[in-house]
Amino acid sequence: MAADKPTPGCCVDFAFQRIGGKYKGRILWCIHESGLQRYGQLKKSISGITPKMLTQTLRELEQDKLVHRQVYLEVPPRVEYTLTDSGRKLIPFIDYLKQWVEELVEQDPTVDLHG
Amino acid sequence: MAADKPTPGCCVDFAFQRIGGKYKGRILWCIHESGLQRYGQLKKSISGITPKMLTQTLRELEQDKLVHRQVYLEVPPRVEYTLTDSGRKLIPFIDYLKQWVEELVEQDPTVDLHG
DNA sequence: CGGGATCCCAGGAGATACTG
DNA sequence: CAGTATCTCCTGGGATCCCG
Repeated sequence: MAADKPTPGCCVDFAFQRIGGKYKGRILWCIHESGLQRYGQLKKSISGITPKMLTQTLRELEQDKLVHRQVYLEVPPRVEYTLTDSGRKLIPFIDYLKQWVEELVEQDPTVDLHG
Repeated sequence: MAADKPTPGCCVDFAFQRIGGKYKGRILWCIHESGLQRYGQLKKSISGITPKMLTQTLRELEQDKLVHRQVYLEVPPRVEYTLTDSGRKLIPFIDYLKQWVEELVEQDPTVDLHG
């Protein structure tokens, strides 16, 4: 038990660096929930995302070991993205966030989700 | 029962807009956990934040009704920030995130929290 | 199909100085 | 003590075109 515990603020900061990007939450959620795991499907279901951003964000998620990238050597090429164990552990928390927003909307239907 | 349910992706996106800022998580956590509610105390305990960013972020949190700002008309001036009900509901989730990072560090002590 | 390369810009964030 | 006001810089992210 060598390691001294990191400070809470530090952890919160770190967590947001990992999942705070513009699309990271949505991508993780999308891979998990809809079972859409292929690049093209993700692109279609995440409205507004450009191929560059999708690729770039997936690469970051892969480096951070939240997402696993499986390439199948076929023609036409096929690539599938799945959550790692670590990534899967984030799902309950994204789910919590989602419920939080749904509550907000119920209590005040005037909130603009796209503002 | 008029409102149709917003899409999940939409909610996740919205949630991250509200809490995804560079310091929002840390500020919420700090107000909650350490009981540090005054501007100067927050500034001291959130390392690296500038007065501009602290003020600006607190204002956004106030507008989004996650934080309540109480001004006391005294000399010297005193202002206290507290979590609203809505803001308080985010604490479990930030806590969850914090634990997620602590687990990461335990499993791989080489991760650089400040990278 | 699943990307990569390049160019470009708004606005997020820092540094510094000042104020009621 | 609790902020404001500028000024500036950097980079996250968009648009567009191209590739194996």
